[in-house]
Amino acid sequence: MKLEQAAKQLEALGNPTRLNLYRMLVRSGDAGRPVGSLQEKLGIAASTLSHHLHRLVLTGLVTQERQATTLICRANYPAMNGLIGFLADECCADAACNPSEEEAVA
Amino acid sequence: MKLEQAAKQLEALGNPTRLNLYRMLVRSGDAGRPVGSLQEKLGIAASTLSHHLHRLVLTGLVTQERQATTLICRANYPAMNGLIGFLADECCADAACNPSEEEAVA
DNA sequence: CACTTATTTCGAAAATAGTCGAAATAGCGT
DNA sequence: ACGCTATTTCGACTATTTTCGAAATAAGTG
Repeated sequence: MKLEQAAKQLEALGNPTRLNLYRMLVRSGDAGRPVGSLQEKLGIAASTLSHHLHRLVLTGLVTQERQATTLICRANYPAMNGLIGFLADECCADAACNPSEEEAVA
Repeated sequence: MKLEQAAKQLEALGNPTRLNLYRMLVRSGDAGRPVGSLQEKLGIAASTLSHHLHRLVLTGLVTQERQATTLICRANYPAMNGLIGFLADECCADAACNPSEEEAVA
């Protein structure tokens, strides 16, 4: 994953409302959750929610599927796995760091 | 980890400059890197770098230690592990989702 | 103490983000 | 086509972020 894209995804999750939103979607599993349900639960303006959802969709962390008039939202697990992979990989969270690759940073 | 804190850390990493900065620190390992060295490598104003570093320090992702006039910066691995843990845990990136806990979201 | 190097704080400008309500659009069901 | 519910787009406003240069501080060294 490119650093730029990882930054975009991290930024998308780096807002309490969106992180909470994303978590709700994750916990909804494959069934997903309609926008209206999310809005009711979060208690924010529909337009605000739509805006946040759009940002999550843009970064690929969330997908949407129409079912009649309602829009079902789902967490995109592979995207999150990719992001966690980037963090664990590039930022070697698992202790085993390799300083010899330092020059590759520039 | 609290959602609020996770969001703060994600936001801190959700900026290309800071993510790159953090990555450089990670790759510098336990030796860390002086602020000046980071500045030279990144090619941004010292004040700008200081600002970004401050944000990373505030969220606990980076630690600093004075050595005479130079300040050594280091990635705080446990913090990153905690964050990855939150993502993998709360956002169950490893496929095994548990929708039955859905009500805990509210 | 004066001087030098390293880093931060201050002040300010431009850009981006977060929020809302009102109006517009999408997709049925009749 | 009309009406109904669900969602988005628009327009606006405030708050925050990002960035810089100049000045201030920190911590040595002669």
